[in-house]
Amino acid sequence: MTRAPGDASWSAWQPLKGLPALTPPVLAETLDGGQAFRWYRQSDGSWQGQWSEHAVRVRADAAGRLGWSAPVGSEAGARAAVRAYFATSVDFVALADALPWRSDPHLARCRAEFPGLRLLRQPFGETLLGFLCSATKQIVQIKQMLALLAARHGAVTAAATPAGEKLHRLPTWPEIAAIPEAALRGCLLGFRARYIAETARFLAANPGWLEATEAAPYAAARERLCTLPGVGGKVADCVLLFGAGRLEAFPVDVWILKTLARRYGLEGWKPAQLAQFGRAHFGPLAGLAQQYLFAWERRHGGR
DNA sequence: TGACAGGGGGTGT
DNA sequence: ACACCCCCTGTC
Repeated sequence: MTRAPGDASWSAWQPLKGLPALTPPVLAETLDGGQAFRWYRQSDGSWQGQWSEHAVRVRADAAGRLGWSAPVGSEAGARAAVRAYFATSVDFVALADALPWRSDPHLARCRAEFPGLRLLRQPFGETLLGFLCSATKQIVQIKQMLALLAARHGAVTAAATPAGEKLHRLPTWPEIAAIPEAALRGCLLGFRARYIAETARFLAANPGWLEATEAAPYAAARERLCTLPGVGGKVADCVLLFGAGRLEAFPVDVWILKTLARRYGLEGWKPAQLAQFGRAHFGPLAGLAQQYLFAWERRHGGR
């Protein structure tokens, strides 16, 4: 049994079956490109990430085949959790092929540049928390907020490594409801602290609301999310796309706004109009198209 | 090494 | 259209 390099408390690498080969840049874009905010690149080139009570390392070998490792003792639970998180039962290569790239030259080159790009299936509540933090913040800052929330207010997970490193999960919504708003502000949340505190109080007063929202049809779920303080159409679509597998969700942020204006001749369109355009032009998998456009714009930035 | 200005993947009024 | 917050980044 070979151990993960550099840390004897992590399990041997195990193949992550069901995924296509991914290049390191596509893996990086998937894990750290704005869908999720709790993945960190390790010195050995692997990625360490957390969700719910799980902590996992992921890497691609020279051929692009993915492997995962978990703290020793947590492998049994991690195996199913990894499969669910990476949505291994969903064939994103086939879905990308079903996008209208044959009649859309820009989408065609986005698809060609990020082969195998995937959408993650993150825990719904944690995804909501992450995107409540996202307003006018870049990825690095969102990651910092969530890291502080976890370190100060999240339970130590059973997956904590005996090597000295304590791993904290994010606080749950009931736990957040008990945190004074001032303490939230101490986690660099700024004006987002009030949104998060109020959302936590609302969820505490409405048991089952989050679960019902996750299970509702797309349009109804989006409307429900938009009733939460700090959640507009963009955040709602991110939560549904990255935290509920709703591939018809089409988040319109300033990057997508610029892309659609510049590459699709839609200057002057408002975000709500563009969201409608996206769903009409890209179809029921619009969210996957959005992820490709987004990845392209991040890499090429307006050139 | 430190100070400073500019800007930031959005929402609510 | 502008406030909300305040950290990060680049630059001098």
